[in-house]
Amino acid sequence: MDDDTGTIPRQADFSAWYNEVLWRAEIMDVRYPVKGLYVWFPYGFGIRKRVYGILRELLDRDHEETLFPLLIPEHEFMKEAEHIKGFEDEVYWVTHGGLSPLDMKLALRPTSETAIYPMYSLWVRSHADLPLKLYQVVNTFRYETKHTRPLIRLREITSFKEAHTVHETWEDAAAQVEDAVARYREFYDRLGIPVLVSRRPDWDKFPGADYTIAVDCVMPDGRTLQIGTVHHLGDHFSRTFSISYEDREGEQRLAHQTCYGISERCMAALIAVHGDDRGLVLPPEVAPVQVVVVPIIVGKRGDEVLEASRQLTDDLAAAGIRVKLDDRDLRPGAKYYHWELRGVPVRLELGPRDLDSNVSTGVLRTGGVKRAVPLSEAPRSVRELLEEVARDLRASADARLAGAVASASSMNDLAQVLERGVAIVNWCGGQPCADRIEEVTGGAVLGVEIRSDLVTQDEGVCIACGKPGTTALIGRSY
RNA sequence: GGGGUAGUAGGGUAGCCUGGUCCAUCCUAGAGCGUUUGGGACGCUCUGACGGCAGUUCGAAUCUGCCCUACCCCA
Repeated sequence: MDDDTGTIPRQADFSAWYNEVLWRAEIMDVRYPVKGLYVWFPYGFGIRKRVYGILRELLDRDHEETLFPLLIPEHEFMKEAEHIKGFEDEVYWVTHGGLSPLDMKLALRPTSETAIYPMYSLWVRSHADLPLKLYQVVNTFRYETKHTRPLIRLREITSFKEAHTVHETWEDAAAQVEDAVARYREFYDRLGIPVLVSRRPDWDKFPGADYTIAVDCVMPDGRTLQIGTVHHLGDHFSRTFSISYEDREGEQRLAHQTCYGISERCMAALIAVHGDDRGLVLPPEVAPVQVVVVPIIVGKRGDEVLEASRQLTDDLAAAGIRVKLDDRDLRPGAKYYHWELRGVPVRLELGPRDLDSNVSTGVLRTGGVKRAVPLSEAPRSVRELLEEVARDLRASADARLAGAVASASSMNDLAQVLERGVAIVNWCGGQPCADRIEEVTGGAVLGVEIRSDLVTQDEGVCIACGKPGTTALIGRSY
């Protein structure tokens, strides 16, 4: 498991790089003997824990966390026609209890609407109960037949954060959608991951939704990854599940709902967007180890160096910094590669030469010149270095996204742009044109009403049919 | 959905076509001892595998069938 030597594939060979980094940086073990199910290594889980900590923190402002069952009875699951159609091919069913067939089949939730809403029907009685804003972080199951990929296309999504809200009016729900989008932006901002937000075309919206706003990021190979969705459910589900409230006039009214979710794809984005040819690069806020101290033990002064390294480590730990002393019996170079692969933001080297000038040599995972960190005020100095890493990493991610987005005015242009990123085009909004775009260029319409500094919304002729159109985002997606 | 390639120790590979000479081999890892340490150290000793199930055969990593798993290409 601790296979450290040798180089990893260049990030330009994204698929090979991704698989190798997941394994070598101890994010996931993909050897579990069932297709599409993977095991979290403790190190990967430590990152996950902190990433979801941020998400919880953002939602806990005005949501409450809850937990619903994994199993959904068939009759509830089958209530909403559109919803069923969207999921029927990918649901796992529990059909037996021991050897006896069950009278009522139970679905392993592919998502939890039909588990939650029957209870919402009981809980929501009056306008005073609204808005209701709950979320849960659970595992969900989908029988994926296509190519599964760790963190990206799974049969068990182990980390689905889903929120489900109930409101009085359609407009209230629409406002909640905007609020959720803002929250997700904030989340990805904290991770230094620049995103593109857009409204999905109708044929691509959540089954049973009025509309879907999606958050995408761009992977190093130029393909997009959907890393968050927000759905306005209108009254589709409240009608089906009888979620109604008594308004101020004493009338029974159907509630309006939203739901929105982020899965462990956010981890794939984190790894892919910031990673480089040496492996992971982690934002300090989510790095399980923020600083590694590497003693440079030479000759007779070994004990002295080790003692100073321990002191430095203790000082940083006392200041609340997640620090690790690497006193293994290895060459320093081997340790550098080890921790670089794992994305540790700051490395502090401490050898006899440093000791003589009462400093430690600081190296940032994002590059740049080495820094002298005074031992007497190491915590303050290291905090600054950590902030610098966070800034660097965000700036280079922003620059990479900017480089990946370009507009296209002809099908030829479009095909070229799609080879290395995403394209901005004008599109009439018709599905036949979207189909033609996909057929000719391999890119799909991701969405319209794009919210990004990189994109200005305007009018123009549809790239496919020449009729009036508006700005749309085209990409090849995972 | 269609096609292709592959699965051999913790990781990476050779062997397979042409069954026996292979309790296989090398790199790496893990355990132990010693020497080492400013960008992937070295020596010695030890540990450890032929994806699963069935079949063919005196004999299977090797041939046959099914299954599982992984990766790549196309839709």
